[in-house]
Amino acid sequence: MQSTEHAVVQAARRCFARYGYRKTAMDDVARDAGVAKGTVYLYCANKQDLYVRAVEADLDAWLDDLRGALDEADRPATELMVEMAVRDAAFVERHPLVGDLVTGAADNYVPDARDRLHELREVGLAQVVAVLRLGVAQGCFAADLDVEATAAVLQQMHLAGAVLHCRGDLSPSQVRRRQRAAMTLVLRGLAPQEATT
Amino acid sequence: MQSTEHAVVQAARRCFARYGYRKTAMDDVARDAGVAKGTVYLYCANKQDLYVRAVEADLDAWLDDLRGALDEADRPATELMVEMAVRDAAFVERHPLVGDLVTGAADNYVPDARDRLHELREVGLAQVVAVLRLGVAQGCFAADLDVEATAAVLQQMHLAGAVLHCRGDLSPSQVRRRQRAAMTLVLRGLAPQEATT
Amino acid sequence: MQSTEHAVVQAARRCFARYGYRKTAMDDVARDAGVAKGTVYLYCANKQDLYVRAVEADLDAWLDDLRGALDEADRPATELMVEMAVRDAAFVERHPLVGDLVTGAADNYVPDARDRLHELREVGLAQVVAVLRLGVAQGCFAADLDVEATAAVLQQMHLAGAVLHCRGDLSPSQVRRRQRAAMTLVLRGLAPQEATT
Amino acid sequence: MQSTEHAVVQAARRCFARYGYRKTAMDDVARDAGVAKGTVYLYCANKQDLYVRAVEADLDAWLDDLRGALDEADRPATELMVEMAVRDAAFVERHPLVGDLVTGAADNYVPDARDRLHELREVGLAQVVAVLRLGVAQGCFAADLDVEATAAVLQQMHLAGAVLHCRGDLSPSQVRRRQRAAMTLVLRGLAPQEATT
DNA sequence: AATGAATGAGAGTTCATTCAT
DNA sequence: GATGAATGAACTCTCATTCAT
Repeated sequence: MQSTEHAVVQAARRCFARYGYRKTAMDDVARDAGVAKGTVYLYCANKQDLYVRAVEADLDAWLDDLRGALDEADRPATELMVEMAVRDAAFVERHPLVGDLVTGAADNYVPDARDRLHELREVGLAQVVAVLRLGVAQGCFAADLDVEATAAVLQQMHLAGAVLHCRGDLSPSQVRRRQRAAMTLVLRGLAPQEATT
Repeated sequence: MQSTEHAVVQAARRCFARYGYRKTAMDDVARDAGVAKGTVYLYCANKQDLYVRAVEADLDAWLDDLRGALDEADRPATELMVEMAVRDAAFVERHPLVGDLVTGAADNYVPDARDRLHELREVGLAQVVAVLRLGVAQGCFAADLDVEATAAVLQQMHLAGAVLHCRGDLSPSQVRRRQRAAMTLVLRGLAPQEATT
Repeated sequence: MQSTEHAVVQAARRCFARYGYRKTAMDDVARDAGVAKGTVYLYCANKQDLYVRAVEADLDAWLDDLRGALDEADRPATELMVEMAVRDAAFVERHPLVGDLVTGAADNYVPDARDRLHELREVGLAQVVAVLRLGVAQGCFAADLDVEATAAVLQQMHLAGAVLHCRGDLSPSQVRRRQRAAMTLVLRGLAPQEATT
Repeated sequence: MQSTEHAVVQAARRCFARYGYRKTAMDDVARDAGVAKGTVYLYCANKQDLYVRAVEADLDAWLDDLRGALDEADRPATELMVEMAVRDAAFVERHPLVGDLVTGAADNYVPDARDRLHELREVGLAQVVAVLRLGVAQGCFAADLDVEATAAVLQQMHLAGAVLHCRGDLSPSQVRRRQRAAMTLVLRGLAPQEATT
């Protein structure tokens, strides 16, 4: 069955998420997938390759998660923004690989795949850009936004808090409080300015 | 002489900053410090401990860097905010350990020292809290700010861009563009709101 | 069809010749033969066995190559000697397995098949012995030759140069020069001695 | 003590000689040297490097062995030739690495060090060239010898038989018989020719 | 007869840590 | 205090062989 490949990649997603790149041994992945060590190498060229595959799978899942929520284009962008932030945070808590991708940590682990990771980042970013554009069109975001750059900043913010939470450093209530603070800051910051700057 | 200890910690700061935690070998530190490998272990219990020491030293340097700039309390908080952001970014580019501390990457490397790292983060955060409080008192920031939570969010934003820059993924001009976008967002977001939310 | 077996052995000859015993993977043989890995094991017990089969096939081809040239028994043995040397060298350059057999390298790879390899060597040696005997009968080689032992020595010499050439260490012109030196040495050494020694 | 390095190289010589390059595990060398696996790597960069070191040590020992015997320049070159052949054969029986060097097998194991091995071969060859030159000067070898090429051929012959013996294929008496045949062939072949070619 | 996914022992190499000097 | 040789567990990756289909 071709589901062994799926099992290996799933195991890789779990292990890399739990232990991080360096502390994950190929043995761990094999054990988690319920196969022998050699079997893992039937489905990846090496550890770096396996990591990239895991990140890709995580990113796909992330995009699926977002697409469902953002498709209804008639909702106000501010609402979408909030929803996206909440979903991003929730997703990254359970899929830290996406966090590693966005924060750039992944580049450290897999220097050979920088270009591929860069592409993946662009894919993830497109979602945020879309919402920003929508908001500008709807008039609920400032017209003079640098949408690409702002999108990158927002993505960082959405994910950073969740990553910290994963790391076990913050209590859930602190995380929520920060997310609220971030949302307030962002929505006010995005809003059209009446008078000066 | 007790300056050997200083040399070891300085070497650790340099090595961890350049190569990251995992790729830094104790050999590297010893060589950089100009001492034998065994000597390093006279001044630290193990690699994790040495890393924490290096982070502490970096944090001290950071605080020194900030204090000089923020002491003049009569300047408007918005100005201080910008200055702090610029300084933070510049500092982190040359001292990635502070970035690892704030983003939580350090927690991954040194799980046993989580509490100590948490303390250090609090110390770093106090600076931002102070500026926010000042801005609220001056009336140039919104009165209803959750200062602690917002400070944490801002710190993340300041550092994230610089960290990415270090990772080599972004061109300097892209980094600057993002930083501008972030500053615009933040200053607008912090400003007192006239009417709505 | 039984030609699958033939295809496997042919593939083995090519692979072992190109990469050597150790660097040849059973995968390589299977791919070269255009069959699945498991199929290879239908026609050999294991890698060592396959290697012996390949050597046997190479030896057969070698004997065929020689027989055509040496059958005309009325030519002088010195001429046959030269022709044999030239043919041996040319053959081994393209079929290194024969070289491995004669130099004994094969014994290292396949310790379990020593006896079989020894038999194969004897078969190859018979050709040289025949030419030496003919030369003695014709009076163009010394009558006191130890034909068996001398044949072995000559075979080594014929092949050694070619093997080295395959290894890529020597330029073709150097190889030819050595072969000329060897032939001169041998023909003088085989000639009947007029007086002493 | 610096004799650990010596112990490691000695162990490498023994192991590579006994098991060959591929079948020798770094573990074997460590065990034979009575040190831990990691210790071996203090004295060599990797397995290939260790092999070259072992070959160099064997070659040094070989040259020492020869120098003692060949220094007395007033002996006839034919005598020296015989002595050298006997010594070479005896030496290679106990030090197969020299055999691997001369036959070119070593080049296969350590493709990265081809140039170094080529140098080593030249060093070994110089001995034979010297004896041939002496013989030509003394008039007991033919004046028209291509000394360099002939030296290479002779070296091959000296060692080939011994290598085969090591491989366990030949009985000692057969080896001696072949060596006698080779010597006869060589001495007759080297002798000045009265009349024809 | 033929397949090829799966296996798992074993290889080379690294590096944090120790300890006799 | 300072040294650096020695350690050995841990890691990534290979490949001959098997067996259910």
